[in-house]
Amino acid sequence: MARTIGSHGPKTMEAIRKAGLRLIFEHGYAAMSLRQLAAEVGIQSGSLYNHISTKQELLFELVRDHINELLRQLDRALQGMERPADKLRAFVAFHVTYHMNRKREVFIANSELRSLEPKNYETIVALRGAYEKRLAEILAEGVAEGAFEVVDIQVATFAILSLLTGLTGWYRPGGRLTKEAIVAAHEKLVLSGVGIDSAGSARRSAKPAPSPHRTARAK
Amino acid sequence: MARTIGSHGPKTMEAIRKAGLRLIFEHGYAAMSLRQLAAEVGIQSGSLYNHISTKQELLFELVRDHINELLRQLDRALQGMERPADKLRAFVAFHVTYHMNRKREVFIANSELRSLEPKNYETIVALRGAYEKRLAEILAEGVAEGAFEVVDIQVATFAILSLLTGLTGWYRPGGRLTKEAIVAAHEKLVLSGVGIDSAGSARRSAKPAPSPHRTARAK
Amino acid sequence: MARTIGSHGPKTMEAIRKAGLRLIFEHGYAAMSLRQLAAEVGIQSGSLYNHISTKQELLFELVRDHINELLRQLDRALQGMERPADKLRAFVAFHVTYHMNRKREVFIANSELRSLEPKNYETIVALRGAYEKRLAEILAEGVAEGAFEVVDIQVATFAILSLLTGLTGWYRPGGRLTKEAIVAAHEKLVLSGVGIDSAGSARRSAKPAPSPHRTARAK
Amino acid sequence: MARTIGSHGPKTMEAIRKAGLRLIFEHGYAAMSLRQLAAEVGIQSGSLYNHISTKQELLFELVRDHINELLRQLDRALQGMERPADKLRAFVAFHVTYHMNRKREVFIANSELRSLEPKNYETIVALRGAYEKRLAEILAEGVAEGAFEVVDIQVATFAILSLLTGLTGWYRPGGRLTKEAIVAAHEKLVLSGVGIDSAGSARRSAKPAPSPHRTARAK
DNA sequence: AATGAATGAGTATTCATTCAT
DNA sequence: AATGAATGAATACTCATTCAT
Repeated sequence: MARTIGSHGPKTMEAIRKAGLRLIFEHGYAAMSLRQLAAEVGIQSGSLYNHISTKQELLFELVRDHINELLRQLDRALQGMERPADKLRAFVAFHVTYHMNRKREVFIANSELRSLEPKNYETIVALRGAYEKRLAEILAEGVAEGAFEVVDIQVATFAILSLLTGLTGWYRPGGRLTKEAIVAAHEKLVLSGVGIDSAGSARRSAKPAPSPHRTARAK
Repeated sequence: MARTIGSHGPKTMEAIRKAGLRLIFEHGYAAMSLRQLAAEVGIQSGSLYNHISTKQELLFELVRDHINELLRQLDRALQGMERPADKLRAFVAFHVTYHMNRKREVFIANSELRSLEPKNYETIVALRGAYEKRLAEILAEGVAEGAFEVVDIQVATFAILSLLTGLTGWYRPGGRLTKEAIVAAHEKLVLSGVGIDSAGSARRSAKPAPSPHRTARAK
Repeated sequence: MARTIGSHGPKTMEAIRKAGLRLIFEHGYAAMSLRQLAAEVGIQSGSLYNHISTKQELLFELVRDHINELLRQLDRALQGMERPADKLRAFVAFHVTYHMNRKREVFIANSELRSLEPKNYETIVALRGAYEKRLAEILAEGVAEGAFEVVDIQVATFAILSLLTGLTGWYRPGGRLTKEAIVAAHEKLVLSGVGIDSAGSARRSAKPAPSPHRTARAK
Repeated sequence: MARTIGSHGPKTMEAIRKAGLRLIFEHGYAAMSLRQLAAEVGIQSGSLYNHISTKQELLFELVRDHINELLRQLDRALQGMERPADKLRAFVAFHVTYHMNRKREVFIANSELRSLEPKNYETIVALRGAYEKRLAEILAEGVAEGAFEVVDIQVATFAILSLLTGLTGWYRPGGRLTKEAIVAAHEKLVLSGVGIDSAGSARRSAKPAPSPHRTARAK
C-alpha cells in the first residue's frame, strides 16, 4: 500500500512543524508521541525521519526559530523609538500582538525549556536572555532618566514578561475583546505599573514639570 | 522477602507526595516516571500502589489539596480588610509570599491542568475559578468605588495573576532579594498598575477632587 | 484499621473455598487474582496466607476434594445395582444430579486440569481416571453381556462423560425444566445411545429375549 | 537496528495466529503471555503490535473466524440432505471430522468465551447460536416427522454438542483409532441416542403400530 | 519520500507472596 | 488470624528510532 493521504515533498515538513506545534501546545512535548504527530500529518511515523532527525531536534528547531523571529520582529518594532516610555509602549504592543498571533510558539518556548537537552537548553536560554535584556534595558533607561518608578529592575522585567506572556493561557481569537482592546488593557497595566500614565508621560517626572497635559490626563 | 530498605507506613505517603511534587515540578507530569518516583522514595515501583491508586490520582490530589489550602489561607489573609486597596495589597502580599513558599505546588497547579483527565480537570478548574474570582471581585469593587483605574477587569485579573504567578519561574530561596523586597516590588507594580500609589490612596479619585495630597504624592 | 467485615476463625477457610470456587468457575484460575478472592472474603490478600499455602494449592485441594467426594458418592449410588443397564442408569442419574448440584466444582475439575502443576496434575488425573473407569467398566460389562451396543468402549466412555458433563455449561437452577426432567432426558439419550430402551431392557439382548416387538424393532 | 531474525511481513501475522492458537489451547487465554507468543513467533513482544491491536482482539478474531468457517462448511456439508436422519448423520460426521482437524480452534471457541469482552462476547454467542440452531432444527424436524425420539429438544441439542465437542479433549492424530472409526462411533451414539439405528431407520414406534409411512421412512 | 515491520527499552499497573506488627 | 506495607517479577502495551523495500 503506497501513501494514501498526506502531504508530498516539501510541504510535508511544514505540515510536521504545524502539527507538532499544535500537539506540543496541547499535550506537552513529553506527552506528544511521534505516532500522533505522524497520524496528524497523514504519514507513517517512520516517514517522519525523512524530515526530522529526532523528536528533540524538532522541538529545538521550533523553539529556536520562534525566538529568532521574535527578536527580529521586536527590533523592527522598536526602531525609531527614542524615549523609554515610547519604547516600553512599543514593546508591550509588539509583545502582546505577537503573542496573540503566535500563541502556540510562544507558549511552547516558555513551557518546554525543561524538555530541551542541556546543549539545546543553553542555546535557547541565551536567546531568550537577549529578549529579556531588551526589556530590562528599556526599564533601566527609563529609571535612569527618572521616567519610570520601579522597585527592582530585574523583578520588574520578569514580572512584566509574565504578565504579558500570560495571555497565551486564555486568549482565543474571536473572543469578547478586540486585539486592540487587549493591547490597550496591557499597555495601561504595564505603563501604570512603572509609574507612567497611558498617554506616555511620567506621572512624576524627575524634572518636576507640572505639565498641563498631566492634569488633563487625570481628567 | 519483605521490605528491606525504604520508608515505612504512614511516612511513605508523605515521601511520595514530596518527591512527586519535585519531580513533576522539574520534569512535568508526563515526563515523570513512576519508577523514578519510587526510586526517589526508596521503594519498588509496584509498592507505590500501596499508597496511590494511579499516577493521575496522585497529580489530582496534589493539585486539589494545594488549591484548597490556597483558598483557605487567602480567605484568612483577606479577613478584616475593608478598602479595596487594602484588599488588593493583602492579596498581592499573600499570593507572592505563598508562591515563594510553595512554588512547586503552585507551578504544577498552573502548568499541569492539561494533564488532568476531564473529570479531574473540571473539578480543579472550578476551584481555581474560585480563587480568580476573589481577585476579580476586589478589582470590581475598587473600580466601582473609583479607587482603581482598570481598562478591563477580566484582562486585569488574568494579567495580575500571571504577573504574580510568574515568580515561581525564577524565585529561588536565598537569592539576591529578601522575600520582603520581592513582595514590595510586586505590590508596587500591581497597585500602580491599577492606578494606586503604594501608600494606598487612589492616584485619581473618581469624585474629581483635586486634593492636595494627590499632588503631593506625585511629588 | 483492624478487620472490619469478613469472617473469623474457622469460617474463613470455608469462605475462601466458596469464593474461590465461584471466581475460578467464572473467570478461570489464571484470571482470578488473590486480591479479588480476598476482597470477596472480606480480608486483605496477605491474610489469605493464614489459610492457604499458595494459589496453586487452593486449586489443587478444591479439585482433589471434589473428585474424592464424587467417587465416594458414585460408589454409594451404584451400590446394589446388578445389571449393567441398571448401573448405567444409576450412573447417569447420579452424575447429572451431582453436576447440577455442584456445577462449579465439576466444571473446574474438568477445565482447570491444565492449570495444575505436574505433580498435582498427575494426582488428579489418576483420580479422574478412577471415575472414568467406573463408567468404562459398566460399558464393558454391558457389552460383554450383550446388553449394550457400542462401537468402541473408550470412545463411548469419553463421549458419554462429555455429554453428561456438558450441562454444567448451561444448567441454571430454576430454569425451564425440573431436575427430574433433565435427568430423564439424559437417561434417555445415554441409554438409547448404547442401544437400550428407556425402560431398561436391552433392545436386542444377547440372550435372545423372546419379546416379539423388541425383536422386530431390532432389525 | 532493524529486524535481525524472525519472520517477515505478511507471514508474521499467520505465525502469530498459529502460535496464539496453540498457546491459548494449551494454557488458556489468561495464562498466555504476549511475551511467550512473541518468543514463539521469533519477534520482540512489542513487534506483535504491528500485526494485532490487542490481545483481546487476537482472541476475538481467532474465535470469530473459526465460527464463520465452521458455519460455512457445515452448510456445505448439509447441502442436498433431505431426511432428518441423513441431516443428523451428516451433521455428526461433519462436526466430528472438523473437530478432529481443527481441535484447537474448536476448543478455544468453546472454552474461552468467558475471556471475551462483553461486546465481543455477544457477537460470538450470536454466531455460536446460529450453529446450535442448525442442530436444533434438525432435531425438531426429526421429532415432528416422528423419526426421532427425544425427550427435550433443547437438552438434546446441548447434550449432543457436548458429546461431539468433547473429543477435542482427548483426540490426538495417530491414535488407536482411524478418523473414520471415530466418526462411526459418534454416529452410532448420536443416532441411537435419538432412537434411530445406524442404518438410518427408526428403531421404534412408541405405539407399536407398523404404520406405513414409518416403515417407508425406515428404509 | 513513503511504507511496514522490526527493535529494545520503557510505560503504568498487577501479581503472588512475605512478614513485622 | 488479621493488617498494611513491602518485594521482585510479570503484565499488556507504547515509545522513539531504524531500515530494507
